Amino acid sequence: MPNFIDVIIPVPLQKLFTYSITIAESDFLKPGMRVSVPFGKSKIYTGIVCKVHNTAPTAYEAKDIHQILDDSPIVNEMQLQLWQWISKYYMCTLGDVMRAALPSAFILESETVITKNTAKIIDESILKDDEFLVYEALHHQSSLKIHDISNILDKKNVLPVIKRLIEKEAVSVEEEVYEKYKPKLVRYVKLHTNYSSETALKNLLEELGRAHKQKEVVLTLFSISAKTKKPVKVSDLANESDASSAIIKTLIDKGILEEYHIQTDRVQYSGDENEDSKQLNDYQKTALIEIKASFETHQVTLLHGVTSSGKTEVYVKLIEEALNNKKQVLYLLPEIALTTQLVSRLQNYFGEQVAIFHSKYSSHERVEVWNNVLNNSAKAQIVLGARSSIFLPFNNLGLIIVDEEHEQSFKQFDPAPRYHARDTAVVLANMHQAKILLGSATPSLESYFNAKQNKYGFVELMHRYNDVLMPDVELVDIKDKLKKKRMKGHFSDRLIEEMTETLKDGHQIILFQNRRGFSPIVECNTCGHSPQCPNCDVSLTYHQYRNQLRCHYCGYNMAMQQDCKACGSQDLDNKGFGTEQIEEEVKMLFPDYNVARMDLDTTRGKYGYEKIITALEQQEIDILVGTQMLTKGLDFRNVKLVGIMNADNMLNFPDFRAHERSFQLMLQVSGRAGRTEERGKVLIQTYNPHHNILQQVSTNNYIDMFNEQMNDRYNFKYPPVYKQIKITLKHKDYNRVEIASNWYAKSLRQVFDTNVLGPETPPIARIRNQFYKNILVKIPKQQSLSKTKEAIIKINNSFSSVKDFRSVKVILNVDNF
DNA sequence: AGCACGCCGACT
DNA sequence: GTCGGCGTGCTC
Repeated sequence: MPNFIDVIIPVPLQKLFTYSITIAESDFLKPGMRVSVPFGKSKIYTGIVCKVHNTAPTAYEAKDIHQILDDSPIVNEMQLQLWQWISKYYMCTLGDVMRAALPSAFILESETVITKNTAKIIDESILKDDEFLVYEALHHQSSLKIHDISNILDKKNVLPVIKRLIEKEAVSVEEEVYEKYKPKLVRYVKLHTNYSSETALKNLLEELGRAHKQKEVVLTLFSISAKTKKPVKVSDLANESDASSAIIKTLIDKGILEEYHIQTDRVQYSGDENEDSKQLNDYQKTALIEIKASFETHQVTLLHGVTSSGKTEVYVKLIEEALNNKKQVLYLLPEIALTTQLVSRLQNYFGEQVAIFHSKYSSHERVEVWNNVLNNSAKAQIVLGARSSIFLPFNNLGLIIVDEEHEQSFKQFDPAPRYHARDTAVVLANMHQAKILLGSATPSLESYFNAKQNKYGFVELMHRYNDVLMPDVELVDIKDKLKKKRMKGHFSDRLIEEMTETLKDGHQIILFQNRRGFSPIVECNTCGHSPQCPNCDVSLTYHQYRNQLRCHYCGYNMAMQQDCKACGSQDLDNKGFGTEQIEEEVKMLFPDYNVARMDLDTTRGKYGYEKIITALEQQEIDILVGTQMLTKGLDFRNVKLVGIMNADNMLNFPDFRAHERSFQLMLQVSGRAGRTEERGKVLIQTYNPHHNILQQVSTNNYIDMFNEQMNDRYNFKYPPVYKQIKITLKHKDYNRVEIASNWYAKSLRQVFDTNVLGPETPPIARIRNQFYKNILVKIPKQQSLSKTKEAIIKINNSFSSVKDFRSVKVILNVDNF
């Protein structure tokens, strides 16, 4: 009977692909194993087995697989289910999910290798110049890769040259698949301790009497270890006993042999002995009891705890409990918060059981964490990770904590899958029947809404640790200050006063400058021209540290201009102000103090961020100027004053969440002030001190903010009241997107009527020479989400069958906020 | 997404 | 005359 497997291939195609396998392979292959398969004319891809079956495809003949890459599944059934869910919910292909889910080292790539055809002697005179160059090179090197050849010939399209060489039978090509991940560990085996006694051993050998090969392996193991008196490598044992790794694997699985590693992991925690977790105060205790009670009735619980209320200690208690129940724990954090104190705090409590997973780890390190989770190893009972850690192969998950739940960085925007890690974590928890706690000082409206609807449980922790007072927030009207000439650059007299006072007392200051939508651009004072990016519809931004003009969207850069390109005037001005300008001004105002800056530029590199944080902790820095990065769970004892340079540019951001975001951001930044006995101070400079959000920030009134914002969301049909899907179209030809997006929107309107917005041109209409158009579909609560998506897919399909539109790229973004 | 096939303009 | 541009179609 023919046997087949359905394979997920990491290409953005909706289908699974069916390959034929042998009977032997069908016994061995299980869903979740990797195979390498030929795909298309000449490529070999790594795929994941999704299903083993014996239904032959009708319309075509299945190809054979190329190779099996694993002894046992590296992806479990629950993950495959989760992948399916993501692919369906976020409207992307399984291949997209696979690419995001697996550490890149698991996805082997084929590379074409070119070798000289030794069987035939070639008359070199029949070769053209570039063909000869390649042929020549093969005299010195036995094989070449495509990449090498394009280097030799100094052009990118070398395939025709290779093709001609093949035709002349001068060279031959092969696809070579190579394993990217080289484990640092060497596998060793020993007899399981169960069989260390004489009698147990005798019984074992009798038991194995029939299984000759296995018995032989065990005996070989004895003889090797007797000879060398050293640990026995799996590879040595396999060679010596002439046994396949599958046999040894069977013995390990049976518990007769024990597998172990002698060398250390790449990622290793070498800290002190574990500390005991801290005693909770009464408020924390109450919160803990309430959370546990809430878990009785709700899988998801939202913890609203003000900054500095000691949420982490509560998490620690919950984690301890989950560990005692022998369950795995996933602790999700925004990427940036992973490099901070919190990590070391958890390591202090839980030591080696904590595994960390985030983007700054190398591919090899990620594979190690993956394997540790897969094997339910003691080293990965708690995974501390950024959004992609929801893809780890948990098999026994008991608790998920999503810290800083409101953070937008949990949502992936750019490549598909455009998933939200918090929402996906809820689904993941459900599959494992695990509990999930969302924690924040400023919960997202959608989570708070869900809690209010009793969809989530809800617990509050409204007292700061040690009863420290919430900081005193003062609003400074800079319009008024300007009128009265009390501004020095971007600093009001009030801010300077407070800063002087704070520094005199030996305390530290944080100045916050929101970067979003606000960059330092260069403008000619004579004609008003400012240098534009040639590929995108944006002004270039000025970067002082390299004296450069750069584009944030495509990376285009040029040297700073000396004179205006439009009129030749030399009178150029830096408009706007970023962190660099603020830093300069602070240095002028307070020349005797140490000023540092924290933004994308200064935190590049693996430890850039930590360096600044440490310097601040050690009080080497008196004043820190920074962007949003400052908000993420940092705990600085000595910071007493926080200055928000300009609240307006975040409030006026054209986005329905601008107000919610501003509130969250300002409250989070304010939370950095005065975390010990002394009450902190926050100064917010604004043109509009009567703005409701600013009033709500200054009184720390989340409920007011929530009610007011929800009102807007109801009125304007925004999430969480309505769901939404954003459809983006892009193409290099402006007219083409224009026509295509109109067609698309019209088709959508036939189904969804007034719940379709657009097409509209985004604020930045062109990026990397591609023109953009957006269409928004709003989905009322009672409308079926899956039906909506089906309808959109149908429209999308008829869209791409119009041949003029085929080259227009369509991006579907579900929950695009 | 890649990648090959196929059909039209600018060069040796 | 060829090289190489990118429109079109397919991948088990």
